[in-house]
Amino acid sequence: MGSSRRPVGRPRAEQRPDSGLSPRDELLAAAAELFTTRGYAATTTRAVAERAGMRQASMYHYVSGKEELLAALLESTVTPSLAFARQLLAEHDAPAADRLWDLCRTDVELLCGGSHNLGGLYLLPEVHSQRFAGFHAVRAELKDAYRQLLAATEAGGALAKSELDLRTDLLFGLIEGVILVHRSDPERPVSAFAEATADAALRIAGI
Amino acid sequence: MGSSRRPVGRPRAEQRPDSGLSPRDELLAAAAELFTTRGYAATTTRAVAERAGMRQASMYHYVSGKEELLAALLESTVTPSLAFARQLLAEHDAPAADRLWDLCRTDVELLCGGSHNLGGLYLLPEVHSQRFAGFHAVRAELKDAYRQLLAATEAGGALAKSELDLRTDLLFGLIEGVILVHRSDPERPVSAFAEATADAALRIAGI
DNA sequence: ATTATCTATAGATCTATAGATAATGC
DNA sequence: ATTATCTATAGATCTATAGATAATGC
Repeated sequence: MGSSRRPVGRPRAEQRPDSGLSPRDELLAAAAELFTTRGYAATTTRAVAERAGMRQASMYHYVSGKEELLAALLESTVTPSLAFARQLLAEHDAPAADRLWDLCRTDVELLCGGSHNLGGLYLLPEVHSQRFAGFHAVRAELKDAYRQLLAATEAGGALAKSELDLRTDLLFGLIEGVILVHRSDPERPVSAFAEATADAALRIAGI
Repeated sequence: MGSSRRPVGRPRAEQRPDSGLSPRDELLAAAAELFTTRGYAATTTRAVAERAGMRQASMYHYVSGKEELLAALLESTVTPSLAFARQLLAEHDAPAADRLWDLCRTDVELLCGGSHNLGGLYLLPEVHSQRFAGFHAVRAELKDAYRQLLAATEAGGALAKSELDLRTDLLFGLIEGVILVHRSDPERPVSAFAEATADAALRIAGI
């Protein structure tokens, strides 16, 4: 035992060492890299498939097309943040400012942390399209968690609605914009950077 | 006099009221809007030409292709900032922190001010390509002006080189990232927003 | 029999050129 | 004659499907 059997199905045209990922995950990883570096529209299905080690047509065995890949990647960037945000919202005893700081720090780590610059996907213009409504929904929920935590702080409680909206936009924009800074020097250690950004974010939000 | 003669050359297939812009500028304006909203690769030469009021092939009378349009637009976003930065660098008498604040504010106004969201071009992945070396050169010069002004401040003068680089990245990243905030609410009055961002930028840079 | 892949390709683009055309200028 | 535009299209893609093929499973 231990000797891995050859898998079912016709062998691939070009064999490669086993990455450990499922074919679908290999496609997602390939798409993540190509979409963020070259852009979504500029990336062909052939480029994605070939980088994942299969021929262009074989991709359609796993996904319906490029669009499904982008949709899946986008949601995968928000889902962990959102889970953490929900958890923080429920911790009524802890000071809101501390929880907001924690959310900022964690978000920066998640956005800048992954092996590929997944956060960079947010910058693609195509993402605004209505076709990614699922992503927009979870992202809106995350932004609302920022708003709620901000409103629960001492400084935030005193704000009028329009003022609270502006602060939320600034805060959320700074966190998402951090990708640009990360991009300019991807070697920088993420964890200290995330804490510094969380500090800055709270200062910008007036806390 | 006063009655405008018909222009030389075959008339356009679809006539439109005179915009006052030259055909090349109409192409640039059309490209600016389409590139920022749909992305560069997703925008076809037909879409640009048609929006500028001419047929696809006629575009080639004015530009060599899409690439020239993006290159021209990119440089046009940095050139005014750079001119202002050079001027500030020469004003040795004014405090460096004040000059840096001024540069930040002006940059935000320029990035968010124009009729189309030209600053959004920075976010396109294609822009990283070496083909836009001209843009990268002027952008690097602008970033260096930020670095010089930062180093000339009281707080900045004490920094080690690596620390100065980090602060410069943060500062410059925040300014460019402001486009994301602007995008989330384009109706917000730019001038107060620019001042608030300049305040925040200097705080982030540790001044 | 089932599965994962392959090769081949139809149909739909999109770019950039060739060559025609409809104006003014002289 | 010069100019700005047009129409038409060759050549180069790119996507998504059809159908063949080479494995394992039973």
